[in-house]
Amino acid sequence: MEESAKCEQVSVIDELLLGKELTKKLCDQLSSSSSSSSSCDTNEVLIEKIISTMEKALAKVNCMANVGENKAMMDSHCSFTNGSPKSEVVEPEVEHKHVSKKRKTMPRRREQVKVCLGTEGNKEDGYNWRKYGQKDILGAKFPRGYFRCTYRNIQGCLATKQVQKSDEDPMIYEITYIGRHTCTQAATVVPPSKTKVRIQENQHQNNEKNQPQEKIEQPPETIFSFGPQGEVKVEDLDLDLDHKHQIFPSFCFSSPSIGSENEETNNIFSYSMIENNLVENFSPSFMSPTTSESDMFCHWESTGLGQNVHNSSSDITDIVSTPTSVTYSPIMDLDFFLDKIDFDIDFPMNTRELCI
DNA sequence: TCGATTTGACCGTC
DNA sequence: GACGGTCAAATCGA
Repeated sequence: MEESAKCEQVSVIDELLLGKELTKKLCDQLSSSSSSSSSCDTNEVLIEKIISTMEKALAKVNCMANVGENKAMMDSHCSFTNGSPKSEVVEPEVEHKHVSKKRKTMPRRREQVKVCLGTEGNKEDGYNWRKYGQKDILGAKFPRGYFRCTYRNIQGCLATKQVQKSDEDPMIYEITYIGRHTCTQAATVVPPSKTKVRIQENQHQNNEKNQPQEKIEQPPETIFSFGPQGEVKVEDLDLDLDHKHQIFPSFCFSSPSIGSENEETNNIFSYSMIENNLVENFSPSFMSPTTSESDMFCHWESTGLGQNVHNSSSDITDIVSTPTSVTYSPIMDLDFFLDKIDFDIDFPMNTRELCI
């Protein structure tokens, strides 16, 4: 078991190193022939390869995460009967003697992101969500929708999210994720690898009452519009220390060179990629808590093809300067991971509008 | 008929 | 007591 995990770990690193090589290659190509139209196809191919490589690596991490997570779940107080989880996954410190309407005081982690997307959200991030409530919030123009994982009852997945239309820009939804997916979706959801397309207003309205049963062959391409500086705001709003910074513990990308004058087009992100891979995989519950209280952002400007991945080693250093003391993880030793991979890649040109 | 959504009520936290 | 999160009965739609 440990041996295979090690093997997987090396495999993931190989994939990422390949990605790095390809990115460098692309980098060289861009700087040498930025105006050449013939190189555009090659660039796209390279980008596709890079994305593919990253996805493979992430998929492997995902797989390993699930193995680890399942183990963690088995080790914890979550009990199963006849192969299916109890309808209520009991937190170690919280005993539910009976089903109560009371708000659960489970430790929760929140990822608050601003998402410019076309739906309020049932499947736009690749997961199946079921709306279970809506509430008018004081001071907010629009009501907040409450969603939970469709597989909550079946698989005991406690992931929930809150979706609220932004007061400033009704096109923007502020989505707060609470908890992680423990259902099979977490393993099967594959981030889209194609170009992200900005969802327009009419589409938005069409999807306003997006039904979960709606058939979507591929998760709709969605776009992140991050915070004011383009950051994915990872906020531990009421998270206890044990769960702080389990989100993006050390896998951060930065794009400080990008201005924010055009936030909606600049700060876009492969939503599914974060949600399904980075967030899900790099925030395992069994990871030991980090010691840092400082903010950690994941800056990754992308149009979905991973363009504009501007990551200098100094950026990484700046962001990951706080100890990311992942002491042990069944997934991988992230310190080791970062030792092997140095993202000293500088794109010579702004490619953020590529292929939109 | 079944599953998803709506909505009023309940309850914990501040 | 106000507010926010959740529950569950009622309702809706396929």
